[in-house]
Amino acid sequence: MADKSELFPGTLDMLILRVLSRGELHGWGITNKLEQLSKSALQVDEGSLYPSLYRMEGKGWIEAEWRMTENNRRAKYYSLTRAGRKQLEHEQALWDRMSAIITTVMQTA
Amino acid sequence: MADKSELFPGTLDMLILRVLSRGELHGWGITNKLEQLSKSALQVDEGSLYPSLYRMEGKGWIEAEWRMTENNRRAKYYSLTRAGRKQLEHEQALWDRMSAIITTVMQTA
DNA sequence: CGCCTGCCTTAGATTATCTAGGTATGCACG
DNA sequence: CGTGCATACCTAGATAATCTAAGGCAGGCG
Repeated sequence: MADKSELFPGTLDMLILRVLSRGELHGWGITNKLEQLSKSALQVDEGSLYPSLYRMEGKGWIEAEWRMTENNRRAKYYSLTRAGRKQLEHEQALWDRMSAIITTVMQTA
Repeated sequence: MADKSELFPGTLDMLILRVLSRGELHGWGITNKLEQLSKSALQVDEGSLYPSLYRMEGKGWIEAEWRMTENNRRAKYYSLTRAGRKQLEHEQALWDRMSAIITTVMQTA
C-alpha cells in the first residue's frame, strides 16, 4: 500500500540493463543509481533486484565478477554481454511502442 | 513467445476502467474496443480479462448487469461506479508519473 | 442438423515482485 | 575493544497478475 513508489512489473530488467549499459556496477550500486536517476521515484527492493540479476545472468544477458569497491568491500560487479545489449534494445523498443500505445488509448478511449 | 503483442502487467485494470468510463460494455466488447483503439496492438486474453473484471467488481470499482446485446445474446454489461472513477483517476495519474520517469531514466541512464 | 460466432467461466501453471528475514565485513567512535 | 552503522549480498515463502487451455451455452445461418 506504499503509495510512494512502486515499480511497474516487467520494467525492472530493462532498467537494470539500461544502467549497466553505461558501465559495470554491483547490485547495491544499481539500486542507488536508479534511485538517483529517478529522483527517488524508483526504489528497487533487494528482494526484486537480486533474483532479477540471477535470472539475467542465467540468460546470458549479464555477467558477474567479484571485486573490491572503493570502500574496500567485496562486491559482485555486473556488466552487459553482447546478448544483453541486444535484449536491451529489444526491451527498449517494446517499451517505447507499448507505452505510447497505452498513453494514446488512455487519452482517446 | 508471441512477439506480436503483450500487455504490460498492471495496466490491464486501468485500460478496462478507461474504456468503461465512456459507457458500459460487456467483456467481449471491452476486448474489441481495446483492440480497435490500439490498432490491434493490445490483445486482451479472456483468461486475463474476466479475472480482472471479477477482481474489480469485488473491489466495487465496477458493477455488472445481465442484458441482451444487439445480437440477441446474453451478456454481462459492466459500468464504472463512483469508486471506479476515483480509481481510474488514481491509476491514470500513477501511469503518467511512472511512465514519464521510466522513459526519462531510459534516455538518461 | 451442424457449424460458426458471440460470450462467459474457471482451474492450473508460470512468472514477477514483495516481505521479511538472514549473513558478513569495514569503519568510525567512544 | 566493543558497539553501531553503512555497505553489500542472499533467499524462502507469500502474493498477485497474467497466460494457457479447456469447456459451456445459445443464436443464426446454410
